[in-house]
Order: sequence, then structure tokens, then C-alpha cells
Amino acid sequence: MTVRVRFAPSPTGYPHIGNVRTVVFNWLFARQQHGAFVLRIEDTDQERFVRDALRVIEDSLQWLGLDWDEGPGKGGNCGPYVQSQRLQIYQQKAEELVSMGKAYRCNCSQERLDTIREAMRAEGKTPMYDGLCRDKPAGAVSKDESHVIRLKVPREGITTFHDVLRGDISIENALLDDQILLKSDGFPTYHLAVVVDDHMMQISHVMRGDDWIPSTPKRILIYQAFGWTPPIFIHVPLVLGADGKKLGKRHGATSVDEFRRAGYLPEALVNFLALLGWSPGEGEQQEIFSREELIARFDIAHINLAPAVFSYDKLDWMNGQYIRKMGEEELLERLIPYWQDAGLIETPVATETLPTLRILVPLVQERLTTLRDVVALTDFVFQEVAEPPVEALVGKAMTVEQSLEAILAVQRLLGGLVQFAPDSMEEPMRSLAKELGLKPGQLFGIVRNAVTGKAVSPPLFGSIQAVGRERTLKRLETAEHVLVAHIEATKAA
RNA sequence: GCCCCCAUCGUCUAGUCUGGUUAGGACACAGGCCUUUCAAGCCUGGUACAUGGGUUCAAAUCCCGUUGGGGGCACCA
Repeated sequence: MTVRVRFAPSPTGYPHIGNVRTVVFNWLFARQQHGAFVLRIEDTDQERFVRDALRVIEDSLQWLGLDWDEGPGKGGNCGPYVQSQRLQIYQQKAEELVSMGKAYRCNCSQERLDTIREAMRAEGKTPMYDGLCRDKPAGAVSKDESHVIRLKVPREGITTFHDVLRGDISIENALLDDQILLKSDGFPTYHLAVVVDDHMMQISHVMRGDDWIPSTPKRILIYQAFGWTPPIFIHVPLVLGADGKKLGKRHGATSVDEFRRAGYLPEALVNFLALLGWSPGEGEQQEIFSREELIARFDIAHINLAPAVFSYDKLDWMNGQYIRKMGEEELLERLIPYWQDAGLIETPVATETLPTLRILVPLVQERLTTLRDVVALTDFVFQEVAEPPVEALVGKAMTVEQSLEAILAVQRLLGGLVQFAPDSMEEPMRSLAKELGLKPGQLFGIVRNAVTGKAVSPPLFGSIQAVGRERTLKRLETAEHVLVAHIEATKAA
């Protein structure tokens, strides 16, 4: 069998990480089976349509490297792949069901529906349509008046479908509503459109969140009404937020685009998502998998059934792992947009800025959790730093006078260096510390505060080199003034 | 309320199908080493089979109940 799977988002919002995890599963499966991964846009809800959602969906998939074989921008033999361009198909199919007696027209008003639902809820029953129009003679509701088309769900019996992971799942038909297939605006509902499209697009496997399980029997009935064979169903567990609820808009940064902006690498995100609800099993202890390894090893049988809580801790760790094993040139390329977005460097990058960036990359590589972390880590190189408070310039167990002496000595040392590079700084600085009767850490600490404006920074000598001789000396001078001012103020008091 | 699904460390999970393990790994956490800060890296440690009944020589594993969690019940997808 040719494997054909699809991702069928609705352009009512941006793709969030829970859905994307399921997309990853589909994509891996398609690639492994040399099948097709189809992107289909389910824009049948006119009211909730979000203008740029389609673009963001495409961008997000592209950024993640989850390429589609058929769909918007790609074409294919089963198009169009946007449901709003397939309205005649759905209308025709709905009419077919009406003429076969499997569906009927209903002109009940919204108010009536609300009323009966409320009444049923009050009785403690599942709210559903009472079937008023179902029992009317054919033609009682005119084709020309405003109406919907509903499926005539059998009143008795049980509908069963097979799920690859859970086996057979059954529900009593009496519990199923006479679902609407075609809305009064001529658009299909999800249930009709998805069945028609999955069938016409020859989708072989439907892999999606298990929140769809309860509505699957409805769709089975539609397949049966048409006399079609349903696809193979694989319901995968949902991704939950830290609060244990289905991941959604209320969980903060959950859209793919936000992960990109936050500085996560697409390859790390894909790796992480693949392992959220799936594992290679068989005692495998590897955690970092290349895209090729994931494609080769993914298997449906090892998908876990319990929902998974999305936690940033492991993603952060994994992102760091990817950053650390990256080549320096590549990391540089990837970091540049973050420096630019923060306004620390020019766009495009000036030629004279590059050497500074090249100094910084190896210094930050093992200190980054996300790419964006580079901003806070290196901002002192690109912008002026605030005048440090005197406490920051006086090391532990040191006097202010000692600090001043040290700062002055460092000024002389760095000012006189022939090569302004870490290798030329380290030994003299260590000797200097010894001469001053200080531990290296004491000396380096106050110099760090003076030059970077931070108590915590990338390695000191590389940082000094990146700041440059002139600005380093200027910052040391500022530190000198702070110390002198403090000494004089103390004397005066 | 009704229906459906699920249940191993705090989190992601291996092990469950085909009963016999000191219940393994990763993240996080704690301690240590390294060290110019912070990281990274290395070492060590604690923490889990929801619960009650079966079946069996033997149950995380098979069966039933309970509890807990999640999801679904639209002219939304």
C-alpha cells in the first residue's frame, strides 16, 4: 500500500507545538515509508478565519524542515488542497446523501436548537438534535430556503472503528448526534469535508490527536453512507501543558514561531517533539537523533498512549546539545539574526564587525541554551555599560585602595600589550595578581565588572579582546574614577 | 451530567503484547571534581510501578473494581 498521510490545519490560528508534534509523527512516517505527506487547508469556518495564518503555517513547517509533497504551493494530483476551493464537491456529495435518504434537510432555527439543547442538559442528557426535521416527509424543507443538511444517524446499533494503537473502539449510535454535514452558508462542516477529502485524496493513514476519538464514529457513519472504506486510524496522545491540560493558546509561548524567535533550533525542536510520546524502545538510550535517524527508526508501535506534558527543561538541554556540536561558522550564521534583532549589530553585518563576532562565537558556544541568549551574554561588547557601583569593583577581602591599585596596574598592563589577545594577557595578568598579593579570581573579578559591567560574563580575556583595547582602557578609567571618588568621599566623612 | 481514552521517578520514557530485572536511561534536582565568574564536561546520590481484589509457584506485566488524570459532547476544527 502506498502510504499517504496529511496535515490538515485550519487557518484559525498559528500552529502550536502540540499539533506540530503530531505533524512530526506524520512526516516521519511518510518519509520512512517513501509515501506522500499532504498539506491540506481546512478553511471551512468563515468566521474564525485568520488572515495570515496560512502563511505562518507554511513558514513554520518550512522552518522545521517538514516539507510537504502535495498542497498549497506544491500542487499535486488531488487538488485543490484548500477546502474553500472545493465547495461544489462537498455540496454535490451532500446532495447525494440526501437523494440516497442517508441525510436530510433541516431548517430548525438556532434559537430552537439552543432551547432543546438546554432542556436536554437540564435533564442530564447529552445535548443533541431532537430529529424534528428528520421525520418530515422528503421535500418538506425546500432546497431554496435557508437550511442545513444533516446525516441520518441510525437510532440503534453500535458503531465500531479500529485504532492501530488501541484496538476496536465502540460507541452506541443513540449517543451520536445527527451531525450537520453542510452549513446554511453552503460550506461543509469538518466532518463532511474531512471524509470527502481523505477519500478523494486517497489518504491511507489518519494520524492525529486522540481528542478526535469521540467524533470518529460519526465519520465512520459517513464513510458507510457513501460506501467508502475508511483509512487506517492512529490516534496519538495529546501534548499537555505544565498544568496538565491540553496544550493551547493559554499556555504562553506555544506557537512554532515563538520557539524560533526564542532561539530554539528547528533540528532540536524536531528531535525533542519526536521523543514526546514516542521512543525507539528496545532499551535504546540515545536521546539525540539526527533527522535521518528519526526517519529510519520511527515506528507507530512505540507511540505511548498516555498524554505527555511539555516541559522546557529537556528541550533547553537538547537545544544546548545541538548548539555545542555545531561548527563555529554555522553557529555564527545562526546567531547573527539574534544580534541584529536586538539592535546590537547592523543589518547587513558590516565587514569590520565580523572579526568581533568571530571572537565571541567560541566564547559563547558552551554557554548558550538558546540562540537568543547570545544577546544578554554579549551586549556589553556592542553597547556602553553602566558605571559599575563601587561594591562591584572591590573584591572579597579587599580594600578599596587595593582595588584601585589593581585597576591602575591592569590599565598599564593592557595598555602596553603588543598583542591585544587572550594568549598575551593571561600570563601577565596572573603574575600581576601574584605581585599584588591577590588570588587570580579576585583580580579577574573586579576587572570583569569594570570591563563588562557584569559579575558573570564569558571568559574574561576573550571578552576584553572583543571589547577592544581602547574601550577596555576607557572602562578601566571609569572604574578608577569610581574608586577614587569613593576613597575621597570616605576621607571627607 | 453523559460518553470515550489513559495510568512506571517532579518531567520525558524503557520494560507490559510473549509474567521471573538489584525496575534501566534522559532532563531536572542535590553533592563532588574541574575552574578567572558563569557555563560546559566528568563522577556520585535520592526519587516511580495510583489503589483494592483476583489468576499464578511467581504480577509493573494478565483480568475486574475503585481512584485519579485527560479528552469529547456546535451551522469550530
